[in-house]
Amino acid sequence: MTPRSTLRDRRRLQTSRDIQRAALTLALRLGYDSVTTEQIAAEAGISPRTFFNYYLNKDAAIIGTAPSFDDDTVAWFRASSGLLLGDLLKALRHLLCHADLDRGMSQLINRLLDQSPELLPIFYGSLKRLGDQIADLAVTRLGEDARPDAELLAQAISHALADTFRIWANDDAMSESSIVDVIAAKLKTLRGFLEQA
Amino acid sequence: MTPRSTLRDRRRLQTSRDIQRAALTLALRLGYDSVTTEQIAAEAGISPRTFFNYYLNKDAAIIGTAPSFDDDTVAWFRASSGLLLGDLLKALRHLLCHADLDRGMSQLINRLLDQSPELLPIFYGSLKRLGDQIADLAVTRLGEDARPDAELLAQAISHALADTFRIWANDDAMSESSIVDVIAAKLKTLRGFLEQA
DNA sequence: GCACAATAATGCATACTGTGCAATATTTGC
DNA sequence: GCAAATATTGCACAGTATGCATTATTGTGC
Repeated sequence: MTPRSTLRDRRRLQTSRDIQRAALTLALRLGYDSVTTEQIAAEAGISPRTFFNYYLNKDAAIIGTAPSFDDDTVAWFRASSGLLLGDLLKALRHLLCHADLDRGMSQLINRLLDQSPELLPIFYGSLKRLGDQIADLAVTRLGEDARPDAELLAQAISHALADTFRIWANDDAMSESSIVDVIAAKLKTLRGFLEQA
Repeated sequence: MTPRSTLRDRRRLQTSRDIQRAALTLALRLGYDSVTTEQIAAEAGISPRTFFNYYLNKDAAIIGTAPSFDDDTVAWFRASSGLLLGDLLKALRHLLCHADLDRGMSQLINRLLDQSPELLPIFYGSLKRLGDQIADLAVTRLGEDARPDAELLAQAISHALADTFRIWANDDAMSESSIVDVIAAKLKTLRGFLEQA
């Protein structure tokens, strides 16, 4: 996951972030629909064609590249014998800790989503991919038969994460490490609602 | 919600379904990416331009138009003093009962999603809109402050619905009315996982 | 029925998205 | 430095989606 620190890789990472930042700031200033990929490329200092070497489409540039669980975490999870939910949250903690979160970028995303709610599905599409990763993790312990249940749990966790992420982005006093704690609290609330089932 | 039965409205509904059916069958036969909006329009017997009068884009034509809660149901929900989750499920039951579900169409959608998983985000985008409706409903009882919690619950419900819908589509023996019962069972399982929180 | 208003369908022009491919430039490892 | 690997770019092109003007169809009041 952490990039081999060759120059090429560092530049690649830098360019992908330049593009995302350009896409976000332009969309905030001019409105997402009005911004063209050509403008974004110009702002990011690359050619229009190169834009599509980095992101499959305009949407993807807004969202950026989501982190994924590294092999060590997956291996640890498989081997652990703790409670499922607790271990999932621990894995999430690792993920977030290694993801070097950028609060500024997160704020831009949140502001853009406030301003252009039509982009929410794109955001939730990306969130779903994270949910799928969590579901995969859970399935390694529950077995393939339980995939639908694993997905339901994973969706709840990833949705709680999205909520919490928003809170974190807008509260400079909130530490990264408390994100998972807030997620746990939210899931507790959810459990309360489901108690009635 | 149910259309005034003027001829114009019936034709409109018919055409929108023709388009969706055309989009689904062509996508299943040729692959979603290979199918053009022009082909879909031809198959549905309308002009290419008219396609976009019915659906905002190609994606929307695949998913079709999701049902929404009618005013009566919303009013009933507001006034009811039952348990939140139970009442939400009751509202969902009304919705499904009035939605005249088309099992054949649902099967086509499920087969397409199996064949082209890259379409899943589109599907979940539409599911999110249903989730938002459920969240709105819940908020009328919990108050605006609890919206994040309401959304979390609503997402869980709508995800369970999507699961169940798939099961229902592929099982001719399963009745429409049992959909909500299966949803309730799935939420119970979720509660079990969250018990550990 | 008929005429007229409202609504829907269509054709056309046009801007933008996204891809394939070939050519050029940059980085890397030796 | 030099050759191989990789990245960037330009260009051509198919497809998406929108606005607008025109034509066709449906609904309404008489």
